[in-house]
Amino acid sequence: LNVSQQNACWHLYLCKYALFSPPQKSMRMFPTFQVKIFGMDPMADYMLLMDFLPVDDKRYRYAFHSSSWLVAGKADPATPGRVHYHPDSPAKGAQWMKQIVSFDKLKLTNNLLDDNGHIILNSMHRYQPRFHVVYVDPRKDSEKYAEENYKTFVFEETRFTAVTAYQNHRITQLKIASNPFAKGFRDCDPEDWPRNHR
Amino acid sequence: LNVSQQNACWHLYLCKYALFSPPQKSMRMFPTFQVKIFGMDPMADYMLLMDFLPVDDKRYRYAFHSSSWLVAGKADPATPGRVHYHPDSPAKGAQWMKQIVSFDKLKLTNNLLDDNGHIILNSMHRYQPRFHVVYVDPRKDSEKYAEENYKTFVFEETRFTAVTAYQNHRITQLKIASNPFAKGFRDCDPEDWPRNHR
DNA sequence: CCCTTTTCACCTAGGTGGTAAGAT
DNA sequence: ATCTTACCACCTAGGTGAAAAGGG
Repeated sequence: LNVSQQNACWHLYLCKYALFSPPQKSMRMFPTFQVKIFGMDPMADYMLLMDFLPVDDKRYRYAFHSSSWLVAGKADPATPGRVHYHPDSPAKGAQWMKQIVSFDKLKLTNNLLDDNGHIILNSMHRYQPRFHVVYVDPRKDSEKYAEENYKTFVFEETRFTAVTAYQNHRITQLKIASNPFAKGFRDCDPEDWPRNHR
Repeated sequence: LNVSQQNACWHLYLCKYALFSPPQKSMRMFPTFQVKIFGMDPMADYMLLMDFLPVDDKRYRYAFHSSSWLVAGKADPATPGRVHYHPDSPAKGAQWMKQIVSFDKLKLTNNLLDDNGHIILNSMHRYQPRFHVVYVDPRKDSEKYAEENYKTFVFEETRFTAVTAYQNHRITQLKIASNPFAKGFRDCDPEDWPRNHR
């Protein structure tokens, strides 16, 4: 079993990944976490899921003058460690491998009381997304094999800082340029973006 | 195994169940075919599907002055007999029985060249929707039991005439009043509709 | 002062019937 | 004359960042 992460632009982002109470009580991840999977048994069932680990025990703040993140103290109490199952789970290996798997329904929130099953994060903290593949073992005593039926993949380039508002104007512009839902804020052709924002 | 059809207003409809070429090459069924299912094995897998049979070998036309459908000759050549699988298929009996099953993704077209897998019908012809339940037999020689693993349910009240344009103003008004996507054509509160259109 | 929440206009994406033009 | 198609405004439903207001 092998997995490659498909989104090349992660390192550019300090993400507005968090937030809000009703009506907008959560946000999708953007860019979306996407993987290409190899080596599954085409006929077997698998569950695909993601979770998020704190990268460290720190809280951060953004230093505007130096355009960098600084440690601002100890982390806030950890949020509930929820898990997001890909909504197509369970599905056959053949189905998962057929095309890139996209976690575009995954939503993040900072609302500790969230009851929609969204991933809860602390703003101004750093997180490492993790991707898990669970083989659905048809044997009756499958609990015994839980360990070997479970594989975890970590792509360090997908680490990010959760925020409730963007701290860096270039990130804002990059999101506006690349997220179709933010098209209303574009002031030029997104094709030209890498050139005229260098 | 037992099934009840959940939509009470079928008999009122001569349906604009058909048509068009791109960009609008098909239409949903409205009202949606919905069923409540009883008596499945909660732990077994089932596929749910629908198809449409011609009610007779006739073509119809609408007589405006008498507000009724008249036979207008022999049926056109039959369209490809396609099938629509409920997109949640396969799923466990417990899942299907938990709530009303709604075929709201089913789409109809009159385009014989349709390559989206939509149901193809002849306009001005009458059809009988059918609902099928297929038990996914885990036995290796399951083909042998195909017959007994397959149940069909027919609700005669769901018969309709496919059209490309409504032939009756009261049908148009009823659709406008009851379909949320037609709200733009309402000229009064839909709650008042049964009263002020009697 | 720094961060969070609310509300908003503006998008994406797609399902309606009206209407006028097209086809037979 | 009758039916079909193309295009349209107008909805549903929901995802954006901006800006202003709120909170410690």
